[in-house]
Amino acid sequence: MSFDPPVAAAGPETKRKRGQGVGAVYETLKHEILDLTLAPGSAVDEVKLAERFGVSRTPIREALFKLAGEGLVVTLPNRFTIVAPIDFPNLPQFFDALSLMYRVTTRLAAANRTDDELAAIRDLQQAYSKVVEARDVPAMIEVNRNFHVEIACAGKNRYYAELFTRLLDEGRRLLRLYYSSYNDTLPQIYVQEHEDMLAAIARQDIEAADRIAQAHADQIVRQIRASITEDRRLNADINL
Amino acid sequence: MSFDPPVAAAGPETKRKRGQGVGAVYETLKHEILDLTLAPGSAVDEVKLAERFGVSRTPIREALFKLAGEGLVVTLPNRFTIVAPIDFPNLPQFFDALSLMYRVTTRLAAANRTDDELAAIRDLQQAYSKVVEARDVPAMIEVNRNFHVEIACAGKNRYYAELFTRLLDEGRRLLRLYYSSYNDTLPQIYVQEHEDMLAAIARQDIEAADRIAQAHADQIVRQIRASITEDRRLNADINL
DNA sequence: TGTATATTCGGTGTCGACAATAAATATTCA
DNA sequence: TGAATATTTATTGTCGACACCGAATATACA
Repeated sequence: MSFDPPVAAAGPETKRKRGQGVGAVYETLKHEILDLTLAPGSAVDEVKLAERFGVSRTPIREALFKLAGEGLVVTLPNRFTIVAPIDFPNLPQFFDALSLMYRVTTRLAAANRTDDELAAIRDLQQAYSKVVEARDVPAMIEVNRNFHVEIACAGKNRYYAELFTRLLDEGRRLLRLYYSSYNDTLPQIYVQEHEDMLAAIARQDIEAADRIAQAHADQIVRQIRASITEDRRLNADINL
Repeated sequence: MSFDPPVAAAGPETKRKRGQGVGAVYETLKHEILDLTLAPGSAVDEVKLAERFGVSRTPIREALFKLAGEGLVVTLPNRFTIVAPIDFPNLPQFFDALSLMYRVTTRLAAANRTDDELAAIRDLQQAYSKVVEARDVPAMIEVNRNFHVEIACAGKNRYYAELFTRLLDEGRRLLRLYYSSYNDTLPQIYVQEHEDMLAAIARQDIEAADRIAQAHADQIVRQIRASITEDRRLNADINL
């Protein structure tokens, strides 16, 4: 899988080649949206973005069109473009689709992986284990996502891989929102589940891969659910 | 579901309101691509389209961006935009995803449909049965697609509905390509399968809906496969 | 003072023009 | 004549300007 291109953070002073404009704007905005650097629901001003990136409005618009196609921004005709709000009423559907894609992609990876792909997945699993040790929450969220995207790619079905990537990215925003404080036990469970998943893919055990993926999905859905509904009345008391 | 807007065929002479430009271009091009009016792989010239629609290149480009996001056109940077070719090597993956989406959306429809949605599905089924009687192949392909999209909408999961719609549209191109001559038995089978599907959704029988959807998917995959690999050596003889 | 209408204003949608790019073609030189 | 290089050509990527839209504000009227 392709990681974040270094060109992404190019400022207005940097000269860009033809055709790099849209790409850079697109990548940068995408990251900032998934990072929550750009708050869900916040307005996106074409003119300001144009100034910021040192380009005219045309490439900005095209980048926004692309983002709109992926559902990362929403365009209100003749009015605004806003960062896609997090759609809480749709969360059950989101969880349903996410779980199914976990299962299908992991199954297919077990069936179709090459040795090279297996190695790439293993590398990401090791990276994940490292950032868990380092208690680096943002990195955990990102590497976890990349781990599963890599598995989806090894499954070699681009329809599933695309949908799954979209869902994982949306999940990234949810986790960022709610999983800001480190929790001791959960990441360890994930590391173990990833190990099991990797092992099942390695020995091409499709049914085991399916079971583990299902369990992993359940675990993650439980986490997001718990995070969202977490009791935070301690803070409310202080503010009274 | 929204059907084709009548604005789609607006020519250069028609005055369009602000904001209608991109929409009209997008819809028209989308239909022509799925119709095979625009051949897969054929080049798309921004200037010619601009002249044809009586707008400047800007709205054309934005429509093309949107189409590219859906995979209906492919942009070669600095060079061409072409109508997305039909990806034959990916056909097995396509069939796999299509079958899964048939099952999932039909299951969900059985679980979540309202009475209004059921009525809408029934209407489309009747329409399908009519065009089968009339032996109108293009209409069959289109109404069939709308029937399943309606079911997907009744399932109320936009992730599945979106992917399924994309897959059905891609399937529409395949069927157009290969199913030009009317076959007597196949459409009758589909009508029956649709009836069964409708009945299962009506009585909210999830497992039956799943079974029927799976069988229906298998039937369609068989048809496309057979159409593609059909023996046409009769023509080859004549041309020798 | 409260409601209906006019005006301003921030921001988008579209346009025509120009610059950059890569393929196609012409030119040079052995 | 043939390969390497320069030139042309067709088409895209980007720009700055202007018209248009809808909300917010100001104004008029009862």
